[in-house]
Amino acid sequence: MNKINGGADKRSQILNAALKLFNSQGFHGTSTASIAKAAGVATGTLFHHFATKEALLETLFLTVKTEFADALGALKLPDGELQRQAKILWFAALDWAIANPDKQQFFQQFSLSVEIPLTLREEAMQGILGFIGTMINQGQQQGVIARLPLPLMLENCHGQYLSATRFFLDRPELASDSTHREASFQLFWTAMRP
Amino acid sequence: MNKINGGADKRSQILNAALKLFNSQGFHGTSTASIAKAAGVATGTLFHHFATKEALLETLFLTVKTEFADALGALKLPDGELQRQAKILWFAALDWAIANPDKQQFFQQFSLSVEIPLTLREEAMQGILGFIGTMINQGQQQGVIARLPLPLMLENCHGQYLSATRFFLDRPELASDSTHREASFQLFWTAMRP
Amino acid sequence: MNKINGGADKRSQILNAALKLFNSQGFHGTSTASIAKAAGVATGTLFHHFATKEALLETLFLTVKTEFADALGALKLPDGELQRQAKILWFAALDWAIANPDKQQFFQQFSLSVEIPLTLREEAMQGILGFIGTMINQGQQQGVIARLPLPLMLENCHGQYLSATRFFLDRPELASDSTHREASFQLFWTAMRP
Amino acid sequence: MNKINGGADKRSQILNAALKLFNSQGFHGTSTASIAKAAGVATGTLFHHFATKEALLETLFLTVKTEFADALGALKLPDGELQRQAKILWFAALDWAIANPDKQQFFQQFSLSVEIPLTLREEAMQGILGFIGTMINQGQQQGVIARLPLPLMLENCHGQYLSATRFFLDRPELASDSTHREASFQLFWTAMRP
DNA sequence: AATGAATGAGTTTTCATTCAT
DNA sequence: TATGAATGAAAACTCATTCAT
Repeated sequence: MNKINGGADKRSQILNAALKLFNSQGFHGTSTASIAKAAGVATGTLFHHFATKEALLETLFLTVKTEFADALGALKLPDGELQRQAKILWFAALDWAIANPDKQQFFQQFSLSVEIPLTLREEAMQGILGFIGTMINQGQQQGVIARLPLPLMLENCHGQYLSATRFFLDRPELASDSTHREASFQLFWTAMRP
Repeated sequence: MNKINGGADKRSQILNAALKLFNSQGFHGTSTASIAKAAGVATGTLFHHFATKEALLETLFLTVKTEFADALGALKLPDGELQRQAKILWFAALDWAIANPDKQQFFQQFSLSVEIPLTLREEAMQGILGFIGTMINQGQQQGVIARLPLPLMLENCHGQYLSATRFFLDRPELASDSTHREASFQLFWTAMRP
Repeated sequence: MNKINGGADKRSQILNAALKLFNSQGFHGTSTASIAKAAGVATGTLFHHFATKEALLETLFLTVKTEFADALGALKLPDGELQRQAKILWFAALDWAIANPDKQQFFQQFSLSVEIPLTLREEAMQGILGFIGTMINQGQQQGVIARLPLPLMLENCHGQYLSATRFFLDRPELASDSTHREASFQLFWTAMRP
Repeated sequence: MNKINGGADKRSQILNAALKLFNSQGFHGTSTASIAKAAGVATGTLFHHFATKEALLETLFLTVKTEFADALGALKLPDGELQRQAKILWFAALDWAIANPDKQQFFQQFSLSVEIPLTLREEAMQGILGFIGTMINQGQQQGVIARLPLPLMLENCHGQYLSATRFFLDRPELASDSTHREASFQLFWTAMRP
């Protein structure tokens, strides 16, 4: 029966409501009652699906992370020049963020926050940055990327991505402006030049 | 009486305790009672010095911001090459972060957080990044910095600084390793190259 | 189908699970959900068989009481000396308690508890102690039992039984030690001596 | 200021209210809100004085136990016949129960209940029955008490006391009837006769 | 200025019970 | 008969804030 209403079952209604409220009011600033209300379910229903408020947050984090990873994982990167591959990746990540502003904002808030257990955060970083690490290594062997300490470069990539998406999230009207888009990639890529 | 003991009066004891607790448990995760306890004062005392918990947070934010700005403002930048000036500035900022890990972590958590009223955050950004803006302008006229949109570059500078300090805060043993220090500046500076 | 498997139908599975959980966690401390889980049925099933949680408790109480009464009622008491009859009865009651520790513990907890409606409790006492009352009367006429107020003696018998079973339930290894068994009867019987 | 109103400070008002409500509705059946209301304080006040509802129960238990022990401990037992000493003790205990029906009923409910941690219960038993143990030992050496296993006798004494007080609590009009009072002691003492 | 007992609205969570399947 | 997702009232407990001392 529920299948009729587009898959928006109570569980995902709760996740959606939580995503928006956590973004606008923070984790502790959002009451479970308000999440349930926004999701259009009873308070008990929330706890039927998620053992605790923390568990809800973690599920949300994992869901968003997985969606993002899947979006990038589905990409077909052409053989050839590393810079072209990196550009495709960068724009794909940027476009995902622009297309999913709520999820991106959630990431901005929680990917570095104390609210998420350290292990979860590190796992997420690993999953996403692991791939970047391989690219950097290749680039260094090809001589197109500076030979700087890898962990520092990874943290830098993460920071660049966060600041670029922050920029576009705050100015949605520039999201499709090619000057700014190109500039964001240039900053990212040039930083690693030898 | 208290004035004798080097300024460790109850007010600053409260600020110090709040700094550490907000860092480790977040704003909402920290109760005023626990701050008072950690500060070694009665709960009522906290409210003698700060009208509300929010006011305490804002005072803390402004205090930390001012300290940081003062540290950089006191710097004597030599005439000459812009890159040299930028490097001095970068290392000064890095060293302040390393010397004040609690304050820097506080900044990491709250400079982008919903907990701090937007106006306060923007004001802080202005104060710190305004100066950088002038430097970038100069660099562009001299042809040593790429002519990319300024707001994007500022956001990028902020992001670079946050990721660099995050890196060194997580690895205090590298704080005085010159390879890593130089590398962090290289990433920052190279990004803006034409 | 289930009728084949020796009466272990869902209804009695629920009663069995409730017995153990009420014993270990008390009535209010045990949730209907946990009873259903322990019984291996769905939460809804519990309410098919028992209108409310209270009704389940009362059914359990009556079931246990009936089993106990039946066990003693089936006894064939020999004619002759009252003390011999009393001893047979005492040991039978003791043995029932030892053979059914869960049910006995349930009795310990609920035969005096507020959770069970007063009328039910009194009814149960009546059923069990009524018989004892007759014996005491006989004994008094024969001059082998002291002529003390009957209600006090009945309460005393009940108390003696409870403390004796408590003793053996806490020390199962003594359940078949004849010294202790005899001693328990001696305390019980001697108390009523003229 | 509070000293004026007879020492009924908020903390003891809460203890008094809890005593009555736990008696009539059981531990789990009594909400902390109702205790606070009955005590005439705010809900927060209850938790200011007692960390948890369990802690309140334990404090109450210890308080009542201590009062009882003090009442008996203050007794001056005359030298001489053991039975006379026992009688004085028995009546003192009985009178305390009659004079403090709420506290005694509380004891009836909780001295054997799962709600009170085992260690606390055992400690309480030790404190009260330890003294009885010594008396029984003496009596056995003098040949006036049967040589039955001590633990069984102690459990029996406890049971006798509980049933006697239950009897008088249910029938306050008999509390000063000397026939019943004497009978209760006779049952208690005779039980242990050789 | 400093204290800490007191407050009560608000929080997370539990749970007996219902009902569509 | 059996299921288990859904409910919402009620529970224990927290906490920013006040105020008499």
